[in-house]
Amino acid sequence: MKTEQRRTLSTAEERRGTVLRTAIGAFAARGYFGTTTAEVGKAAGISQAYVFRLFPNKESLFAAVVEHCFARIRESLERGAAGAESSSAEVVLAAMGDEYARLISDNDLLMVQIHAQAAAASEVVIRDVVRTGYARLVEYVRGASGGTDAQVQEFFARGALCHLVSAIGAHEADGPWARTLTTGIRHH
Amino acid sequence: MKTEQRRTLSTAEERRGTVLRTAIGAFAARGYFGTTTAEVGKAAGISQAYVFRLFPNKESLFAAVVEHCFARIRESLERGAAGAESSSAEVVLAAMGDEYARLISDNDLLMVQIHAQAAAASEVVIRDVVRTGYARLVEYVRGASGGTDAQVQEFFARGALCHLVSAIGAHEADGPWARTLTTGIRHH
DNA sequence: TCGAAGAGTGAGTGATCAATCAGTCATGGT
DNA sequence: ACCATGACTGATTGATCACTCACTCTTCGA
Repeated sequence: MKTEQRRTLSTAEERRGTVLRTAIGAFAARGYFGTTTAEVGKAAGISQAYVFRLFPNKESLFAAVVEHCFARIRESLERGAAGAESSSAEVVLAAMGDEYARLISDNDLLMVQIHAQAAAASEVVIRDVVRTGYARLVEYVRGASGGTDAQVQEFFARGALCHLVSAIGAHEADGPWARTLTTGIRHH
Repeated sequence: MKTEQRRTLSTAEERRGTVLRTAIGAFAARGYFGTTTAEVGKAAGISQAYVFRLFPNKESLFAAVVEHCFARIRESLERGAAGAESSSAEVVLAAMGDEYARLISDNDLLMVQIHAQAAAASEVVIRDVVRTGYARLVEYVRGASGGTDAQVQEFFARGALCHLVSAIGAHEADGPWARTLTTGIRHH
């Protein structure tokens, strides 16, 4: 008569994957310093204590989450490049940008990106992750699009502007300033 | 024989100004959540307790600091516009960008900007400050330069890229990716 | 069937933080 | 000379946080 709770255990590796995925939502709101490990545990459906069995400390956890985000961005750019209807740099870059816009219509991913950028200033481990993350992204975009330095730079500049626009919610504000910043940015 | 400490009192208004100026350095490192009010007090040369006489709470304090940063950015853009050698949009925008680059060679100001952007996601008060800060900036740049929407947008996109570059220290990294991102950005 | 290895947790611990408060001392007007 | 106002601080508080530990329950190979 007891409420028989099917409690299937996962392997530690599976759990780590779950945490990586769900922690994006947790860190998105308040970033590295503002998010508690209890919130991360809750989001993953495990106890706060077990978070520390899966990751040695909060910093490593956040670093892993950021790395996971970069991997997803990379995948999204690959999808974009694969779906491009021509191999000219302009077309490939546009296709990548479009696919990236689709990815971050999620917003959590984008916010983690912003918080990672902020935390990179003081936390060396995070800075390394973000730095090599962007390094790989830049090289991939250059290689896959065949664009010039200026074109690739412009691609990332528009991405950075997209982050700004989302962070301050400019796309849901009105006034000419908001339209100036958002025109042609973040369609989805 | 006692160590006679020249303790000259300031007015509360003066102290508030000091805190506003010095807190930039404090918040630059770890942002809103990561910086303690004790650090802010220490940077201003006052006790942690007195920080709360000058500002009602940590959020208002940070909001005021961010507002102060926006004011300094605005001034810098005005200096740039005033020093432009022609009134064509391109020249004025370039002069503004140059003066802005000079301003944020300081780095603390730039970091506060990044942290403000991050904190804007969860703290409503901060979001309002950042939003109206950018609103005013965009309108000013448009008015002073007479540039088109696209030109003004590009101006802010390059600014955002500049923030990214500085946050991850790309300008002191090497490798082609770093050069791609930093070329033509942040001269001083 | 048993036992070792691994998944998972409740209950802490010491440290730290924002905010409060009661009080000291300086300053300037009278 | 006095005192009211305002500048400023030390000590404290209750909450919260990262991290630990002792422990239980599952799973699975031999």
